Amino acid sequence: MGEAGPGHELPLRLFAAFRAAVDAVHDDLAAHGHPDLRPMHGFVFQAIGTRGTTAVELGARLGVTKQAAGKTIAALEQQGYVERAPDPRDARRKAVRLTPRGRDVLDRSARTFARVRAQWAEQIGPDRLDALEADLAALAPGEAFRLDAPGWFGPDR
Amino acid sequence: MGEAGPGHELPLRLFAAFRAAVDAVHDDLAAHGHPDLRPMHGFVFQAIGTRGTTAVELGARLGVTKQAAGKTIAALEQQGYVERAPDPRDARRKAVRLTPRGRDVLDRSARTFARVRAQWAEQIGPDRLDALEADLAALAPGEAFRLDAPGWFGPDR
DNA sequence: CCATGATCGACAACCTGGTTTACTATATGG
DNA sequence: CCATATAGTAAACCAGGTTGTCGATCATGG
Repeated sequence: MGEAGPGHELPLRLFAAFRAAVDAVHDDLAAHGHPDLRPMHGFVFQAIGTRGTTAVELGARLGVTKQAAGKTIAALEQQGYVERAPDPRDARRKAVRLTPRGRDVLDRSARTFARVRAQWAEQIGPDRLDALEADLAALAPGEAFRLDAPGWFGPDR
Repeated sequence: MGEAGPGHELPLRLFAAFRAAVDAVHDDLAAHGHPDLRPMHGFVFQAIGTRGTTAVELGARLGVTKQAAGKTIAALEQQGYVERAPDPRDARRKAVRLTPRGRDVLDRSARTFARVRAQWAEQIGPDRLDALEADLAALAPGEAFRLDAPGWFGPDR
């Protein structure tokens, strides 16, 4: 018990599991018409969501400046994942919404994450998986929907 | 039970816990003479280790090209974290070793990770924490010491 | 009703950490 | 002894961040 081993093993295992799930998603995406998406883009698509957003709001969600968010939006628009339309109620704003192609990414991601979860439940048992999730929630409370990984990683702050 | 919620919640919780541990380490480092280190550098220092390395080997461990590893080494040398010496047995090689300042980063990181682990054990109980670690090892087997996060994140492959 | 200030999106210049391509110097094996 | 492989370096480029600036458009208090 408590065979702690080197202290960094647990964090690395947390990261490895996260990464395994994300890799499963991107393997599926690459095999179905979205070969150029990187792990980082997962956060971006989640942050845009089915309801759409704006550059400022996206920047806040991703933890980056609005300029960086604007560049990301322009790139995704170029690739046909999002479209921009003027906001009729505020001429300064431009609404950013997922195209059908963009929504396909979100749908596929959700399905693959669910598939991974089911597979994990098979491997360690649903009860253990629920316990794992509950314990994680206790250790990093409330932070479930923080999507600001792009700003967290990366050189600047 | 098994209230799965949206499928991406579990991966995000894994990442949030990983991030909480890494943030604790970098808060401590920033407070003790290493304010400019980013989360990414943690992987670099682990990959160099107390035994030293070379540019090619470091690149392999981090999952980047030897050129990128060389740039990273040059930057860390500039900041006094590593030093380079010619390898007497192979004039092509340059041995890269941590300076005392670099070893301080490794030592502090290990201590803080251990402290975080102890705190987590208090919060959910040592038995639950051991179970969590064992389950994670089952879900992402063998991948405990993969340090190639820099290459995994980031634009190119 | 309008002047002032806040907000949204864009542009430019720059930084960091990647990549590819190309090169030199040194080992190594047939 | 030479052909090939390997270690490190360098140049040009790219992606995704940053700051600073700006024009256009709200929103508000006098």
